Amino acid sequence: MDGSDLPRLLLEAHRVLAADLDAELADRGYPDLRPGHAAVFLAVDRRSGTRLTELARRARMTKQGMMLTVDDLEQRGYVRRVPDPEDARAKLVRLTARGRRVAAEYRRAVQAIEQRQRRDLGERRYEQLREVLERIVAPEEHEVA
Amino acid sequence: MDGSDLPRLLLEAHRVLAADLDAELADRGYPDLRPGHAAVFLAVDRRSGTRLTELARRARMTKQGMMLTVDDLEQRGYVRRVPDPEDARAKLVRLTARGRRVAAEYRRAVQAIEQRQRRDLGERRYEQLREVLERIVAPEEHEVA
DNA sequence: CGGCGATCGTCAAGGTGCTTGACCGTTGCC
DNA sequence: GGCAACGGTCAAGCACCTTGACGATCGCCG
Repeated sequence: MDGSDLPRLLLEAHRVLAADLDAELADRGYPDLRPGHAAVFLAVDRRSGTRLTELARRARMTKQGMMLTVDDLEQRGYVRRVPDPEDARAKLVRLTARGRRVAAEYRRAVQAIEQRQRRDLGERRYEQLREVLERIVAPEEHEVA
Repeated sequence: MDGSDLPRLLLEAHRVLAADLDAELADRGYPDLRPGHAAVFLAVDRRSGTRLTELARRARMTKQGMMLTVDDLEQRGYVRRVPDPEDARAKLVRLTARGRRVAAEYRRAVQAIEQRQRRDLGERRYEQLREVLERIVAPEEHEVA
């Protein structure tokens, strides 16, 4: 009745939940945050900060792509770049005080989304969904256990 | 270890499979086709053709968005627009002969992707994945059966 | 210690796959 | 026959990346 192929279905599902996440954050008073920012807020080490390249690796994207996101967050005052004392090439992306507050909201917003899905899908199906997606995204980490 | 939230995970999974689909089509001799085109090739009625608005509805996107895709396919000679005899406002998007050949390749390419996933995930998990995704995308069609 | 390939961050450009907004012509119902 | 609703279109813009190229620094090998 709809005929969507699997790749497209994944994209559509992403959009639905990304819109939900956006709405959650707007409700919590941060209308300028977008779903893509989650990749940083949820991946950055809260105390020490994290290198750009490492953030990119965690989000499975290029460092150039991650830079655009970090640039955006820096401009909005949520993170700042500080030199990495251990390597003069590197910088650490670190949350500002404001950024830490937002990171907390982010985690709550994501939890709200995921809990809604748990409720709608049931615990077992939810867990399987996550497992299956991670398997598609990073097959080598799910070798014949 | 990766920290991706569910919306992001869906996006990442989409990208993996969309890249696979792209590769499948390139292998089959159509390097100019992109995953997004599937929304048309798999949704258009093979004989009669289908209205733009209806295609958009099936793909769960705006008619303007669908127009861009159809424009692209028309320029490449895969579809053409013909007036709808039943409504002077409307046009039918119809496959050309070339378009029909490609639609067949598309279905095969999508099948190849989906069969690989069936193999990697197992039949049961694959079916559940589809069901769950459709549920997220179109909740009203999955009301308390 | 000197050279050199690898790594970190950055700049620039491009691309996919949409969106919102505005509009015109046609339809069809009161 | 008047008018809201619908079908298609033009225009602009946005989210979220990509590939390519490059300078600075690192660290290993000889």
